[in-house]
Amino acid sequence: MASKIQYNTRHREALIEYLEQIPGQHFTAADLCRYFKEQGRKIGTATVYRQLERLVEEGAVNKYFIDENSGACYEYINPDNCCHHPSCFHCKCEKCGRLIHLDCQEIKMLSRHLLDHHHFKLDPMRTVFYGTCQECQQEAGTLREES
Amino acid sequence: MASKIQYNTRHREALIEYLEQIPGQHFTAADLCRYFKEQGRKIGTATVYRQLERLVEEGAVNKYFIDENSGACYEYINPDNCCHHPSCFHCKCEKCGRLIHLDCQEIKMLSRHLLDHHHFKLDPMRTVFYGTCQECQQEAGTLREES
DNA sequence: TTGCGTGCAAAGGTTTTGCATGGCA
DNA sequence: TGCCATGCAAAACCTTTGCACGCAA
Repeated sequence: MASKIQYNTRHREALIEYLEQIPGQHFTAADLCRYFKEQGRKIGTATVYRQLERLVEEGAVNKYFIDENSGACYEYINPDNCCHHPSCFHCKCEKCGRLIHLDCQEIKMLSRHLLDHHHFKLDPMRTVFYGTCQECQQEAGTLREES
Repeated sequence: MASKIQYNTRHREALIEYLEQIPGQHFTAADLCRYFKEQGRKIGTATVYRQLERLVEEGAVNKYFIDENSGACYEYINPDNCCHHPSCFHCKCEKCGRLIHLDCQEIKMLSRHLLDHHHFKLDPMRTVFYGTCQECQQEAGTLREES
């Protein structure tokens, strides 16, 4: 699989160190660049993308396409907290953009069903359930429109 | 809402006529441009995007973000056949990239569970299930690696 | 005749790539 | 010392926008 030996550079460590502070939060590549620039530690755009790609491959970071106009969205997965077991999955609110973590056996039932009946092996880590969160449902119920 | 009076132009009709031939298939804006160019009927890129946007608003077309590198993915919804009911959803194989349509009641159970227990209103149209398709599972089982 | 639709080109944004240099192991 | 990682800039790509003209109603 991974035949290439990979190094741990300072940038990489700084990146991971920061990501560990914001588990579950979603961010774009541009966000990271901006953050490190503000911290006085400029990391090149290409480097950020390359490290993110690597982290996604390693499974430490998830990659989503949520906001159509602001590119890919990433999220660090806290290994102590979440997402290393198959009953964890993510819901993304289309209205407010909130990312909701759920830990629920129901997903395993769906997973099993997909495998048994449709021969599709679900990857709950990568899958994002889109929909509307509770608060946005309520808002939509009361106020019809905003602007 | 739609205060603007909208016209039915020849391009628009040609577009819809073509889309009606490929219900459930997914395509990109570039695909459409290419198709019409090959047919000797060139439609400008901007026009394709503008019409697609309109069709999405009208609910005749769904818009997805599946392939990270090839932009948004659209799909015409055959009102007689598929995808206007909540038991249709999509699976995307992470290995081969195949997009699989499923029409199955199981998704409704999950949908109901999410709403009842987690107050999250699932949007099956927008949600894409990532995982591994049958063939790619078999390949992974026999040959360990390819390259 | 009115005003939306279109084409073209340019601009906007995100992501990738090439290449010389820097840094890890 | 061998390779991988980085930075920079350029390129590639998708998508949107401005403007003059065409065309539907």
